[in-house]
Amino acid sequence: MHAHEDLKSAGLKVTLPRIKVLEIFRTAETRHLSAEDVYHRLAGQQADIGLATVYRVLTQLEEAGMLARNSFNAGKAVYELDEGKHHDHLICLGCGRTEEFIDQTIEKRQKAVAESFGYTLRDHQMALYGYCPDCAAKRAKG
Amino acid sequence: MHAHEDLKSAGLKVTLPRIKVLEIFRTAETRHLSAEDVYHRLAGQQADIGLATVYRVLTQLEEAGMLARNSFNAGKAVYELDEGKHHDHLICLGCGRTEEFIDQTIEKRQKAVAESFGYTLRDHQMALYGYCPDCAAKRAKG
DNA sequence: GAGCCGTCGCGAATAATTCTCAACAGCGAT
DNA sequence: ATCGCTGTTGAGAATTATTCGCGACGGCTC
Repeated sequence: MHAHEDLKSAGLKVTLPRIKVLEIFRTAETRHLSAEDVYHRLAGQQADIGLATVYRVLTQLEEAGMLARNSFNAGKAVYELDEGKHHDHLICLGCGRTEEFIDQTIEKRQKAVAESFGYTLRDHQMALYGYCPDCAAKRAKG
Repeated sequence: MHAHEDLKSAGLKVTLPRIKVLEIFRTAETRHLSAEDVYHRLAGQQADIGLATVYRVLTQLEEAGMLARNSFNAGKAVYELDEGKHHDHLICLGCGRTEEFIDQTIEKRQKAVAESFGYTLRDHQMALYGYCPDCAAKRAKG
């Protein structure tokens, strides 16, 4: 629960930047944050942490399995808390809203497809793009 | 068949860079090429075409539906000829080899998932990562 | 409490891609 | 074939996202 212990049990030194970054993710109203997002939130709370450090911390927390990285929009990575349960994303092309889901049928088929090529599946990334109800309505009238 | 006509029917001016880039894709031994890849191949055949132009042409050919863009490795986009038949990719983490496939079960489920959230699915991207038979064997003894 | 080593902040360095702008080249009308 | 309008090109500067290098600093073990 406390960032302090989580860091320690991950074998990472307990430092201010790491604690702060974790807290940001745990209290943010949005689930997905980019390095820049995190950096600005830190700046907005007197914490004087460099952008390079934010990048470093994000990478470390990802390696420690506490955060998961995603590259949706191509050209900018976002992170989210990794609660252990894998999921995929459905992103609105209009407003950027994202939904998370997991579909066992798809998961099973992915593994089957990989095996049919003789591959050992290790990971995958999938993102669906479309318009959410609101944006679809807006586009309908224009 | 000829780049010339294809460009014309796409409503694009027939220019040397566009013809050359299309030819590169049609004769390349690899299906996926990055902007840099295309640029080097052009340089290797006396064609003196700038990198900025390569980027512009790739974007235009994509908009014209002649090429499809993919961003696998996060941080570098690759293009491939768009023959109209959508497909997904299975990429080897060891050697980078890629296989193409399409699985109707997955396609159907994706649409169903989007609809269950009230979304109108417009597009999606999916890439599976694993080890091909060769690389899996190498890793086994390593 | 001292010191070792990992960590930090900062600015410079990369990498991929886009923009700016003047020179130029298709293409339709002449 | 020629002319000119407009879209296109090349070169380099500019942007964006991210990483490096380095001297200063701060956890943590003893």
